[in-house]
Amino acid sequence: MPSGSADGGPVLALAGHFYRRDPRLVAPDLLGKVLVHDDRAGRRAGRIVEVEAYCGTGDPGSHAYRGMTARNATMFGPPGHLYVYFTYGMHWCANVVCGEDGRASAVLLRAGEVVQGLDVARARRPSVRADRDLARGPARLAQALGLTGADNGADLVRDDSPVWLARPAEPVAPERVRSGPRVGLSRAGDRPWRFWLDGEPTVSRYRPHTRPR
DNA sequence: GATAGGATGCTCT
DNA sequence: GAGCATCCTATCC
Repeated sequence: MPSGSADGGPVLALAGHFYRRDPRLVAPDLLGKVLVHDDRAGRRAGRIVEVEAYCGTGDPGSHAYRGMTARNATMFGPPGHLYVYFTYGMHWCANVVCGEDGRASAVLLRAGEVVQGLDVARARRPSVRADRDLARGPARLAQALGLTGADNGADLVRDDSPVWLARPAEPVAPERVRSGPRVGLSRAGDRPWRFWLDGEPTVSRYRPHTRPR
């Protein structure tokens, strides 16, 4: 079992059954958890404060809506893996695959607070002035933690995985979890499957989909 | 504080 | 060729 200390307290990696549930149940449970990534630059960790659920082939907003392709194949695999995709010609975004094997459900990690490896995260995002903005947004979170296409398919449960999710010492108070419409979708953006922790300065600012010119 | 517009290239039709 | 689960900068309050 991967172990380590992201915030000074003890942490435990989440087991496989955590992910084998409906993404709308997994998503709020991911809030407050700590995503840990080890690579050559060292260990970086982010405390998740904002997520979105994507419900597989039945969800018009999901990459899986039109069936399996080379890009989204990871989502159709077993839960507990990382689905990382490239978008807008320059950004990586990270999801956690969940639900039953083959259902293509996932939870997008939209924002977090960097709690370990701050120096490396700052170096990777030199244009950012405030630490709170280091991982405030899905592409920012991936960049701050060093997640790219090379991490697509990573197993979050295996003992020797460089990427995993940890349970922090302090659980999240359930009354702090809020939900609302998803961000940036041209379709099905109105479903209230975005979840965040109320009062966190690192939650991204809500912006509805802006139509292309 | 808010908003508008451009960047940039992969993916799928 | 169109669209994209976004971000940054400039500009205007």
